[in-house]
Parts: sequence; C-alpha cells; structure tokens
Amino acid sequence: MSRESLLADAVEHFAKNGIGDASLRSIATSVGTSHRMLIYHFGSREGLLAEVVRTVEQQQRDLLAEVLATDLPVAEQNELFWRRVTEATLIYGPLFFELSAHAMQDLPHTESLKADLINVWLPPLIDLCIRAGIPADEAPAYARLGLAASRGLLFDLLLTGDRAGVDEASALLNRLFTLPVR
Amino acid sequence: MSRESLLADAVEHFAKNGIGDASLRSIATSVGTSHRMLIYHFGSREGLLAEVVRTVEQQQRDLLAEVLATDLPVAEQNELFWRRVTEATLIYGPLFFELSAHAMQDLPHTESLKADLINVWLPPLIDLCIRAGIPADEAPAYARLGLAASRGLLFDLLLTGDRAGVDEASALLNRLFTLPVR
DNA sequence: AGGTCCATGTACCATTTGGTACATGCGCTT
DNA sequence: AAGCGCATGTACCAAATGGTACATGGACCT
Repeated sequence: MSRESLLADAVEHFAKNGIGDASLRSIATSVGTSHRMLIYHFGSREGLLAEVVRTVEQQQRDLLAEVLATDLPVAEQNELFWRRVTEATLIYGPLFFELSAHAMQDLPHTESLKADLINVWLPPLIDLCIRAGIPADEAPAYARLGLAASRGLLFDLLLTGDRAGVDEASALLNRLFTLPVR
Repeated sequence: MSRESLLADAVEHFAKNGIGDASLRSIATSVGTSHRMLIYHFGSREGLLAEVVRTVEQQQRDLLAEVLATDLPVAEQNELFWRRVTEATLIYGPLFFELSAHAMQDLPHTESLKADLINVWLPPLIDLCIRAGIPADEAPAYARLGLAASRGLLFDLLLTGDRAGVDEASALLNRLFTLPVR
C-alpha cells in the first residue's frame, strides 16, 4: 500500500474516530496495515499526525482555490465562497474542531494550522466584501464576523445534528451577509 | 485534599493541558496527589472525565442563571447575556472546543454535554429576542445565528489571540444583534 | 547470476497505562 | 482504650504503547 493511500485512510480514520485515542496500532488495523508500516512511512506517530494536519490544510486551500479561480459575478462568487467554507468545515466533521482545539493549545503537530484556519479564508473574503459594495474600512470586521458566524453555525450543526434548524439560520446568514449592506 | 478541590484542580489542569494526553498519573502529579487517590475519589479515569464535564456544564448553567435572575431592562439584559456567553466559552479556553469536539463524537464522558451546549442558552436567548422586538416567528433562527456568530468569534479569538480584531467584529455583531431589527 | 534498494513481517524492548490488593494511619465514637 | 471507617501510601499487575533490530522478500538493474 502506498504512502498516499495510507495517509488518506488515516485521515478518514481520524475523521471517524477522533484523535484522542488513536494509537499507531489501532490506526494500522483500521487502515489495514501494521503499526510498523506507519512508522516506516511517517517516521513516528507525531510525523503521521503532522501529515494528517498538512492534508487538512491542503484541502482547505484547494477548496478555496476553486473559488478564487472562477470569474463569476460577485453575488455568485459570494455564494460559492460560503458553500466552500461549509464544505471545508464539514468535510472531516468533528475533526475540524478537534484539530482547531489542538491548534489553540499549540500542540506540536499543528504548527501552521493555527494561522491557516483563519488566514487562508479571511483575505479573499475581505476582498469579496469590498467588491460587493461594503466600505473598505468596514470590510475586515465584516468579513471576520461572517466567517465566524458561518463556523459557529457549523459548530451548532455538528453538535445538534439538526440540519433543518441550521438551514433556517443559514438563510438568515445569507440575508445578512451575501447582500451588500445598506 | 477534598474531592471538590481535587476536581477543581483537575478541571484547571485540563484547561491548561488539554484532554488528549492527560493520564491519571500526569493529572495526579499536576494537582499534587497520587493517581491512586483519583481512582479512589472518582472510580476510574472515565469517572473523572465525566465529573470534569459535569463541572463545565454546571458552570455554564450558573453563568446563565445570573442573567435570568436579574430584572434588568431588555437592552441591558441583552448585553449581560452576551457577556456571559463569552465568559462561558472562554473561561476554560480551548477546553470548551475540545470538549465540544468530543461531544460531537459522542465520547462516553460527554453524555449530556452535547445538548447542554446549545439548549441551555438558546431558549432564554429566543425569549430575549422576542422581548427585544424581533418577530416571534423569526426569533428562533435569529437567536441561533446570534449564538453561533458569538461562538464563532470566540473560536476565532482563541485561534488568533488577536483580541483587537475580534473586538471590532464584536462591535459589528452588537450592531446587528443586540438592537431590535427593522 | 549477483547485487542493491525498497517494502514488509516478526520479534522484541522499555515505558507507561488504568486498575487492584493490601497495609497503615488518623480521627471519631463508645 | 477499643473499635471502626475513611483517607492515603506502597507495591504490584497485565495490557498497551511508541519505537527498534533484524531478517526476508521481491523487483529491478548490471
């Protein structure tokens, strides 16, 4: 089995089972290899964790890149942006927030993650806000609030599992954030 | 050392060091006792974790109770509410999000936490929104979005440590959410 | 055919883990 | 003083952990 497929399976394992109790052996069993192989490919448990985090970061960048590459009208790009934020948060489920909590604690395997979780998304969003007609001096706070609200809703969704309620709230979010203010 | 003080110290230890690598022995050393004592008082490691979670839940309820008990005008009660939400999220720092992530995964020690993190706060907030003049049919989604935005901002704050930026956005949040709409 | 490199399996190691058995003390009641 | 129950210390256990040593296979090159 290739290193790449092992890594992908490991990420999936983490998404399903969380990081807390993930021993090399349990991961290995879950992805169909031996713990010896994981060490062989990733050097150590920390090395594996770091690679998993790197994968998550890359996925975030990839999801955003598609938005930036398009040449859509502002309104549609706006909508696409929020859909990508949602995907980027939900794609790994609770793992997103578990990793974020680790990043807040500066755990060794989350080195660049802390900055990435915000900085990858915020500058493009600010730009988007400005193009949508929000005054340039208000755009940063506005964007930050929007990103925060969005993630808070996804936090809510993952906790309650109540998609309908979030959809409702999400509609309100759209009314507040995807249209130019005033 | 009493069970209560041990528990308080354990919560503090978790807040500082996270849950992931918290062995009975490391906790014991950190709070100045032996791992034998922790088992004696809490039955098992899981028992200790469950008590820690229960403590966090109780703290959430306590912080909210003060708001509900007051007889302030709506605007001031509103402001107090948001201050308490902030405190309740930040009081244990990253632990709030780490525990939340565990709750999303239904880990055994987080039984009632999942519902509590939302349900303790949402009904009073809906009530508050209605009294602030928001139409009753819009209040649930409105409240949910407000709570989500608030937590998303605190998520942002804990990740970046950039208080100023969050304060700015928070001001915008106030403009949007603490005043009656329309 | 021989050699070389990567992938993999087996076996092992010291350490740490959660948990238990048992002894001991200390304060309380009688 | 005797007895009793709670709190605590010491010592231990089997299991699991991350990591290593070493052998082995098998593909590919010369």
